[in-house]
Amino acid sequence: MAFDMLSNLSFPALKIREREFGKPARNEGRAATKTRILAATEKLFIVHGFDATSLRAITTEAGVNLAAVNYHFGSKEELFALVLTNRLDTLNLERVRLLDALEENGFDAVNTVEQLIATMFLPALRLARNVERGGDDFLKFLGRAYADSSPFVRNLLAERYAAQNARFVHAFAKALPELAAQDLSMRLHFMLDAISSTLASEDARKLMAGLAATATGDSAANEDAAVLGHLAPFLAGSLRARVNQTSQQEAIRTVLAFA
Amino acid sequence: MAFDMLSNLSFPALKIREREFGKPARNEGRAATKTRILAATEKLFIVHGFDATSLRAITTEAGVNLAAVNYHFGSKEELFALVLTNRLDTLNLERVRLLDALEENGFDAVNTVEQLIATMFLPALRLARNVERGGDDFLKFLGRAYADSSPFVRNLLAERYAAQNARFVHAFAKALPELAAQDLSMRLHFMLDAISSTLASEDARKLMAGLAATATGDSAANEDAAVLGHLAPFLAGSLRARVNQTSQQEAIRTVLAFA
DNA sequence: TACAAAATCGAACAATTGTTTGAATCGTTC
DNA sequence: GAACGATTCAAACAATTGTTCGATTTTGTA
Repeated sequence: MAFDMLSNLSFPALKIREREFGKPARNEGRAATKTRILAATEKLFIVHGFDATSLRAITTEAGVNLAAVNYHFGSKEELFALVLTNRLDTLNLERVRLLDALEENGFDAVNTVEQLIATMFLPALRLARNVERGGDDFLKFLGRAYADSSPFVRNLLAERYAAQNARFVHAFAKALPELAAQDLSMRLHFMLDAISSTLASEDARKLMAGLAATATGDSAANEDAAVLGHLAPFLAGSLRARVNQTSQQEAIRTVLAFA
Repeated sequence: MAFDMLSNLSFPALKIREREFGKPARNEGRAATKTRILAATEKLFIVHGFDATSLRAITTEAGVNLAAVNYHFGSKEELFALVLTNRLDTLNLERVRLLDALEENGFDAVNTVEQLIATMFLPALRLARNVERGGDDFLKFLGRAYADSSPFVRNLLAERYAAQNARFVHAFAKALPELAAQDLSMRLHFMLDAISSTLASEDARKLMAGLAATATGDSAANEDAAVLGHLAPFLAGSLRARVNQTSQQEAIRTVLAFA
């Protein structure tokens, strides 16, 4: 299966890891073939997704022979599984860690939803600031991964992170007891789809950079607070909106009358 | 270009059109090859999208020779352009027509946003009820089209419907003057991405059917009102949410403290 | 330095893609 | 019924895909 080699590599710190574990560590000259393939794969995946990224494009970008991919990683799917999980495992781990911490210390009574949203997105913002982990590209990568249409990527994410996702769904349900399960499911669905496709698009990320620039003072924490200050109320507003208010119903019926 | 033959066909009423215009009208026996190809294309596009739908899959589904596509439509792209625009032209026309009617008669003062949202989605709901136009499949089709990742589809939609989209952006901006252009752009972006990918997914549409079932009385108009009664307040809530409330900011900073 | 394992390389593989070709068939018109 | 254009068909085309093979080179170790 594709998961056989998932645990023995950490990218992009691959070369260091090999040295740590006293692995063969041959081929120390310049960047090792494996590392360069992984970097090229990530770069091209961000732009084109899984299906549209060919092994020839990857090996050309990496300056490496075509056969190297199958030699080092077994198959295209195993290569991409490695690239995806190395990014997303750390992200989801950090998310759940934050959720644990907040559940232990108790949520803010009136702003639980905002806090849950912050919990989901803060880890991504922080990783996006870590240059070693790809900097800005991390958000693009995240968007691509969750928006990718290939069955392989969708199944990988759904199966591997099902437990973590369920934790958050459960937490939101507890924070919004007045919302029918039906409506909550729809709204969370909306919210996550929106985030993914937005992160993947270029202009939306520039917009987020603009939000970060409105921070008072320019510490990293202030920037995160600024972005979440725009994002969380917006999303929380959608989750909390009341359904079927009579004045709204009347307004909608006016539109129906014209159609 | 792909648009050469866009104007001379109307699907699915193709056979009738040919007769109307006194076209050759040969090959009247059974369903004409063209019509069957168009139907098969639409069916497979809904499930697999543009890239993953091969001409061989289409011609097999249609029970037609492989070469028929290039003979009747010129190329794969021209075929899909025809399928896409025949659906979306009518939709966008109806949307703008509704918008015109409401702008002329004046919006509800306090619920303009809800009305604008209803204006955007009501035409889709109505077309989805028209069995001749594909019934339920129309919503799947719509979701696929706007979520498709292929450059061809994205460019087609962006270029062809740029003017209509701008009309709605402008209307929302007028209805939400207190919202910075930056925030409005982000929120509309979110909203539309969310709608598309939600329509494309199977479970979300079952959910909408569930909402429709909550209607009092079961006329078509009541069902539309029920769906919009859940959808519009939810989306309006997200568009209207206030940014940077101090209590929310405090709650978010609590989360930052744990990270 | 010599040996063996690891890694790289060019080349070819089989499968799939959209498209084109030229002959065979069908339907209409004279 | 002959002739002509429109349509259908099987077959092949060229390009691209992921993968595999065998020979060659590189590398660490004895």
